[in-house]
Amino acid sequence: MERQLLLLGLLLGEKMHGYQLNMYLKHALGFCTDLKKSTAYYTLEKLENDGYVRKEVEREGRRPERRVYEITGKGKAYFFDLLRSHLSEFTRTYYGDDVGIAFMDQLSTVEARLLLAQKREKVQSVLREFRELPEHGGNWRHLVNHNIAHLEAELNWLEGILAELDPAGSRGSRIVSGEEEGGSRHE
Amino acid sequence: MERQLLLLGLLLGEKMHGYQLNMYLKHALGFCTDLKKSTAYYTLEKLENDGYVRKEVEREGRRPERRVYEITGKGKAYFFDLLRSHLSEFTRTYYGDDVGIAFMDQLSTVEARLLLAQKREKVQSVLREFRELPEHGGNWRHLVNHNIAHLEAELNWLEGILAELDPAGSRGSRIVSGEEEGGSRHE
DNA sequence: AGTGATATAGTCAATATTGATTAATCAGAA
DNA sequence: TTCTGATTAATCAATATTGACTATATCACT
Repeated sequence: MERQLLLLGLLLGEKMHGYQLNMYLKHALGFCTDLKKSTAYYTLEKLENDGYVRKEVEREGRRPERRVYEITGKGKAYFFDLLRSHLSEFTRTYYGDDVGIAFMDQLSTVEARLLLAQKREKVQSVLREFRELPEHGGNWRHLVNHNIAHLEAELNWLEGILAELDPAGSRGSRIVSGEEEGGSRHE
Repeated sequence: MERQLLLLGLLLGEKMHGYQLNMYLKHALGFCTDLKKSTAYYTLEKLENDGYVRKEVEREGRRPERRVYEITGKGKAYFFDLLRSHLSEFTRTYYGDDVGIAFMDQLSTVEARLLLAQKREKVQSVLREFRELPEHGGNWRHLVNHNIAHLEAELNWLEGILAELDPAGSRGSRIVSGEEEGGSRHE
């Protein structure tokens, strides 16, 4: 459903052809959706069948034809329906990580620690990317903050587990919160 | 992939038939996966084709047959591969919510605030459920904490947006952190 | 003019996922 | 005893999703 919302939302601004939409998806919106090109075309076709968008076929030279999509009146109404329910509903996320954690005790504490430390590096690097994103105005900023918030939660949680798995467990259950992480490199 | 990990992990404990697996999925593991029954059967068949599990067909009385699945040696090796890569890799989550937020300014501030407040209620109620879960030992506890961590992050982020949208914006940008939320009910 | 790289635009077969359905058994009510 | 609804167990057709592919145009460089 959010694929539909996304596409309709983009078309609300201006009519676009498929490829153009895909550029948006890959670049501008790359970090808030994983909608792929083929799924986009599929979804657009569905939206067309339901009368939410209208398609005109153009052609420049002898290139493959372009399908220019435009949102209809019905489509706008539908967009607002979707938007409202999206803003008011909440569906929880299932974290794939959890499956790994669930079976973690099949490995030695040492190995688990090593693997999770690798995961932590990756979380940190994604977090860094988000933090280095230039300042944004408007809703954009909310999206970035949203992702940062969750990445920080993930990182903290991971630190917590790592602390528990720490072989030097005696060294007083260390509180996880700050950025103090000097040692423990591993390449 | 985590579907495979999950199923193999369950079979590592004991051999089970499809229906039994599904009971685990729905109840015990219901909160860390959204794997559906039909997907489970599909995945099991795939695992069988690849030689990771072995199937025996039983039958009690004249009921529909039971497929009892058992993990093979190859399957165990595969399980450990999957487990290791799952514990060390990190793939970021895309939050469907973001799409709604991205187009939030298509609505009036007042309406957006109302809708998001509804979302907040829902987040809170899920969070409450998780917090009320009985104490768990071992990895189970990590899963619960993981979910709680993300739900709290979600809630905080939402509170942040709501604070910004607050019509009484002048009333000093209020810091979001505690549980103080007395008024603002809306039914 | 030729060549490889990249951008443009969309297609398709294969795979994954789901919701609805079938089909048998059993416990208890009518 | 027969009917109803829950439980057990799996199937299937419909839908969604993806990665790999086709085909043309353009640009940079030799």
